Parts: sequence; C-alpha cells; structure tokens
Amino acid sequence: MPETLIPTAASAVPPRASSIRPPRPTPRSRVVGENSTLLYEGGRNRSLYRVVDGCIVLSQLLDDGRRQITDVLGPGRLFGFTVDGRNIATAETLSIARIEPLGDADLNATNPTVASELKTTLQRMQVHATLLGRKTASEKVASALVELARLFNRTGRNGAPARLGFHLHLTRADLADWLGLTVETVSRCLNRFKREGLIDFSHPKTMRVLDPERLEATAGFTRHRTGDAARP
Amino acid sequence: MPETLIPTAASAVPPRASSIRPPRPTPRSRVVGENSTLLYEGGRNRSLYRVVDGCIVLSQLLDDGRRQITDVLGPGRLFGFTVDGRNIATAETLSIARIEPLGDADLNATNPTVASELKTTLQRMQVHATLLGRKTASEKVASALVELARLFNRTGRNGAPARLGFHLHLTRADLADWLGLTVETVSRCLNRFKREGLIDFSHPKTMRVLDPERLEATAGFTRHRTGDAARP
DNA sequence: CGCCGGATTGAGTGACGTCAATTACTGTGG
DNA sequence: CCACAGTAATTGACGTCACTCAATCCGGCG
Repeated sequence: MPETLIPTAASAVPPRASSIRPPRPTPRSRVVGENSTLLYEGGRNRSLYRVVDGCIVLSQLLDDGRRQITDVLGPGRLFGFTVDGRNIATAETLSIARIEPLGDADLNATNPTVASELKTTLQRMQVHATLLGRKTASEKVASALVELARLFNRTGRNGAPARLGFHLHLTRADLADWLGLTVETVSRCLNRFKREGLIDFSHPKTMRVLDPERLEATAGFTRHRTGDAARP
Repeated sequence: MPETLIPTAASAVPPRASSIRPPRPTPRSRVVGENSTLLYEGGRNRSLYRVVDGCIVLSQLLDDGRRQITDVLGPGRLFGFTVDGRNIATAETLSIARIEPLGDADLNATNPTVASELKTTLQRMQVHATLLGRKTASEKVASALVELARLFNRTGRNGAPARLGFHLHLTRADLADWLGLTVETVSRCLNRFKREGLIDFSHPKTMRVLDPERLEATAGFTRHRTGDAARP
C-alpha cells in the first residue's frame, strides 16, 4: 500500500461522529487511533507529517526493552524525519490524532518551514538533554508539567485559555520514559506537588496548575552562556 | 569587530609553528586556542561554522551551575545554529581547533548540506537522550568511549587507523557533564574497564581500546521499532 | 460484579553522589 | 634541572535519592 501511513495496532478508529469535528478538513489529513505505532513510510519520499491535533511521541528502545521517549509532539509539530531513507525514531499516538502529510512541495528538508522546525526541534532536544542529565526527579516532573501545560493548554469555549487546566495525554509510564525515571517516582512527585498545592488532579489525566510561579521555580531554569548571533 | 568569531578566554593561541600544519589552508579558516568559549556572532547571518580539526563541545547550564554537554563535535561537524537569531547552545573548544565559516551561499538552513547535518545531529541527540535517560553509568561510559574512538580515531602515518588508540579530548569532568554523571563515577568506570582489560591508558587522555567487542557489548544497543521510510 | 491495567503507597536496597584525602600531571620560576 | 603551585585524577568511606519489590487502590468495561 504505497503512500499510506500504516498504524500497527487497533488503529484507524472511526471517530464517533461528535467527538471530532474536522477543523476545516485539510487535504488528505487522517485520523489515527489511540496507541498506534506509526510505521509511516511512503514510496518516494512521503515521510513527513504534521500533527494537526492530538499527541504523538517519538521513542527509542534499548534491546532489553528500556524505553526512552525522545520528544512529545502536539499540534503543529512535524515528524517523520529520515536519514538515509531511514526514520530517525518510532512515532506512537497517545490520543486519537489527526495528522496531515506534507505536500510534495514541502517534503524536502531544504524547505524553510521544515528547516526551521528542525532547528527548534534541535533546541528542544538540547534543553531536554539537560533535564535528563542534570535535573533531579522533582525538577524533571515539574518541567514536564510546565511544558505539557503550554503544549496542551485547554482553550475554553471563548477561545481564551482556561485557567491552566490541561489534558495530560501521557500515562505515568510515558512520563517516566520521557523523563528518565520510574513510574513510582513520577507518581510520588505528582502527588507531592498535589499535597503542596502546586497542582491538582482528580482524574490522573486531568491536570490543573494551581501555582504556576512556584511550579516553574521547582522546574529550574536553563540558560547558556550568552550568544546573540545576529545583532548589536 | 563585525563578522569575527570572538573567543572569551586566553584564546587565539599563536600555534607553535610546528604543532599545526595547515592542511591546505582553507579560505578564511581560523585557529582557536584550547578552552575558549566561542561567542560566534556575525552581523547579518554569519553564524555557521564547520569544524575542520580539533574538538568542540556544545553545552547548556542550569542557573546553579550544573552543566550539560549536549554534543561533542569533531572534524566535519557544523555548529552555530540559531533560532530567531539566537544561538541554540554555547560552544567551547577542548583542543586547539581549526574552524571555517560557511560561505554566504551556505549560511541558510535550507542549504542541503546544512539540512542534512541538522537531521543527523537530531538523530545523534536522540540516541544520546536514550543514553542519558535509560543507561547505567557503565553503559554510558562505554558508549562514550565507543563514540569518541570513532570520532577521534588516530590515523597512523600510513593513513590507516592505528590500532584503536585515540586522544580523549574531554577531561573526566567533561565526560561527566556529557554523560550526566560525576567525575568520580566516570573515573571509577574507566579504571574498572582498565582492570578488566577492555581499555588501557597510561596518560589519562591517551586511550586505547583493547577489546572492542566487549566494550560495545557493555555499551548496550539502541534500536527503534523498524520503519524504513523509503523502501524496498 | 469481577476483571484488568493504571496509579498509588510503603518498605527496603543499591547505584551513584558527596565528601575528603591522596596521588599524578602541567606549567612556571628559580 | 629541580622546587613549587595549581589543577586533574584517583581512591576510599559514607550517605541518599531514586529504584525495586510488593501490596493495595481505583476506574473503566464487559
């Protein structure tokens, strides 16, 4: 099946008509079910996709099964980069996701949009490396919450962001694999933050940030020695 | 001083005439001294450089001084990527280094060479994220040795690679900051490997791999679920 | 209601970090 | 060439943060 995106699992969920309303149907955009591994391929070069809606993570495995989630993608992000025709990472959907293949004109990494996405991705990866290598468990979990809140900020019906509530698409295990921790440690941190009034959640996936300042302080701050590239 | 590369430290070492013989002087290539922080900038867009020779690392800091080395660059690699005109990371030389600014035609990220470099860098970052998040201290140190051996493989006078000897440009502290460990742990691992006959070193920076197979086995193996993009 | 996967919680342990003392290098000045 | 100072590396003793193991709880679903 050339040119198609091939989910391995249950996949291709026919969305209950109400739950997803196509936000102005994009040419050839597709809906993929939760928990599918995306073996995106595509004859010639058709490997780049844009996340329109939902949450997709990129991951790698060690041969004994240890998993590292290397990036968490939300609306707008691209995935499917290749080196020598091989995908760089495995992509999995953590929610029903809508994705859209990039048009032929955009497939090339020399496309400005793609090039720019590559650079910001690189930057995110570097910040995450610092988190993985140098932050404590609490700092890691706090950082994750800050980032996910930004990424999946629930917009109220008026279009304005609701008061810092967001849907956590990741399970505790996913968070652990993203942050280089164990499920138990993630759980303990989250519940400590809850006791301390930084966040709140009744359902494990429905997060609300109560004290953004203190949460961000707990997350720590990344900098690097100066270096404006263009200018004064 | 527009358009120049500005080292902060002692810098601009006038190389003792013998120690560096320009390998056919590249247009506008420069020699930078050891242990300089490179505040590369450059009026318009002049921010991309290629490492011709030597070792340069990219790093980030947390506000309390914890450091993470996000990438180690050897001959051929590019550095100086920017997002919104800001450098993504700080670059420091770990040896006397020869670098070469990319020509005007190449400055843009849409240049195929640059785009391709961005992708392989992204891939390296992902593999390193897995190392940081999921590998043990021993696996980390072994992985580092394997990678650095490849990167700085000392070529014998006949041009063929000498028997797995290489110069370790990083100090124990640099290794620690790259691998997310402490100096002491790095040192213990290295000396254990030495006792076990995997490697040897008399001088702390002069490494030799004695048993490549066992070293690579100790390093562990990264994979990710399949996914040829362009395909049979 | 009973099952099952995810999440929480507690108790105990171990890998790696911290602290401190010693040794090995490197460079400088006499 | 040697003395000395300063930094890097090693090594040991000890402490702790996060992992492991295990029990329990909770929520969604047949």
